[in-house]
Amino acid sequence: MRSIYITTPIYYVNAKPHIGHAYTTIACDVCARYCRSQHMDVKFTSGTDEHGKKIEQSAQAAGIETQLFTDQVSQLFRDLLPTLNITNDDFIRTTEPRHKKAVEYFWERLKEHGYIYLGEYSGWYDVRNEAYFSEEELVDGKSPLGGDVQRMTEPCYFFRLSTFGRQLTEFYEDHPDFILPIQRKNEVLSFIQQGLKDLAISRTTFKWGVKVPKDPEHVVYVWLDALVNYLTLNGYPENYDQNNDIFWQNSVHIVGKEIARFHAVYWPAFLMAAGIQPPKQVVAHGWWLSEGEKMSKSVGNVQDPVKYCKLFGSDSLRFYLMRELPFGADGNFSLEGFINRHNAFLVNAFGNLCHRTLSFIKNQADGVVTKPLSSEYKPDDAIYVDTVNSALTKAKDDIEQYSFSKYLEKLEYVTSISNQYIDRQKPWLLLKDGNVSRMNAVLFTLLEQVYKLTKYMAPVTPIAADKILEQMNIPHTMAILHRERIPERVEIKDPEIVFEKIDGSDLSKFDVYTND
RNA sequence: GGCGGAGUAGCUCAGUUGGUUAGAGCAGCGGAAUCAUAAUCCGCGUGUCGGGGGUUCAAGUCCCUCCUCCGCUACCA
Repeated sequence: MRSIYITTPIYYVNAKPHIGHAYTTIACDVCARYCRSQHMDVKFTSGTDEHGKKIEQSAQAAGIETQLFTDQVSQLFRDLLPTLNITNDDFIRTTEPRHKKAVEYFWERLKEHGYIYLGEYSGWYDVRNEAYFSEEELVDGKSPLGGDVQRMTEPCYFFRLSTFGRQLTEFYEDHPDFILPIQRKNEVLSFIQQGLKDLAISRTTFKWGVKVPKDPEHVVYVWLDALVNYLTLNGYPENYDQNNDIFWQNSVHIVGKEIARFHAVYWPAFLMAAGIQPPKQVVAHGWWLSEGEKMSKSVGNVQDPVKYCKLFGSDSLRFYLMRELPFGADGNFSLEGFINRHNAFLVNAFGNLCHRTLSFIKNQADGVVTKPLSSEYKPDDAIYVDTVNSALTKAKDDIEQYSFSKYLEKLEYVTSISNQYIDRQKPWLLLKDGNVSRMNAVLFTLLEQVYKLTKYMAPVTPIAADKILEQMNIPHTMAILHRERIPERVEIKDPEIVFEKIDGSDLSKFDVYTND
């Protein structure tokens, strides 16, 4: 059995979840559900990243104890998962003991292998804003934030990243699909070609983090801390043997493009230093704009995924996010576009196709279709079936390359040609002419294609797909993608509408923005 | 500044190694049909393919140049 380990990034708890978080998480869930339907052994995880100076400051600003602050925000991310109908197997917080232990152990392996040394970090320190800046960032001798700066030097542990340029470059050559899409790979390669410098991996200017083993004045750099979560989730370090970790050998990190570098450069280097193989793949997606502009709290255009789920259902949000964003590129999230896609495809095309098919069988064929004799088939049936199969095969290629939008385009095409098939065959005329056996052949052919289509929709719109498969009354054990035939006799249940039309004539009546 | 990506119908985008009248979806207009959530099906696009120049029998597709937008260019994540 093939295995796969799918991870969301662990989300930083200094702000509420927004559409971007929902997108990444849903993309992972769609992959997980698809892989399970392919009979793969899937491990799928998410979590929160809770250390660092920003969190310490945010907690102070909120006037509460840091741990309590992270508890509260982490819970928001945890609560988002059932709202989005996410099927993760585990949820990790970097403040958990199991994780701290993993980070400490990981650190000691890097040290033991000679990749950590104590040095000095020096830079221009803006005292008022408590931040370091490089020479190039200074503006007229002051920090970009306007504060006076002074030269400061502090002790700091470094990771010998500079020694990994060649290894990393070779790794990318040997694993051409390590980072997707290709444009991110180019960025990563050019980053390395500029020459890698050693990386400061400890801090002494704040306390909220994992303490460096044997030197508690230092806390571990948050990225080193955070990235190790992917190992913690697999039981690292106790009795850990990567050769027996089938999930790690097939690990896929799905991340936003802004953190591609951490996952594609630092993380493989850390792992190589620790004697562990890099993950199998890093998939970096683009960003969402909100109504054409960058999402920003101050602009007040941050859209709330929870509100979308409550108003329109998680299936619709999942569909819109997966369909609208071209793989790797940025996309625009708009309420109007959301309603358009919902109505045009989920209601009018797909929902109606399912409903008209089932209703016809229920009302005009006593709710039963049976496998027809081969003499009842006509050439048009085979053309239709072949076209469906060909499109679905292409769709599989798309989703296996994480091109969710193209995947759904193929399913939209299958929906369209199914509606066309009905209109060509006109089963209502066959009934009128008393040609019941030919009508049964048409309905059987149609039902089988709609059944397949619904199963392919299931990773994206699981609630609706379950309802439709239930209405088809086809045993659930057959609801897997590789089984593409329906039983020889199907007696359907009462059809019900699964997607309701949204009245988009007055957008102002929908409250979809984050309030605070 | 350096490296990379993008600029094609109202909107979102496809357009392989240059080759017939530049395509799809959505929106819009007209018609048909009536099994279905007035859903569906059919028909309808005179687009300076960012500007200019060049190579070629032939360029959205190659070369040069210019314009615009975006990403990356390490110690906030």
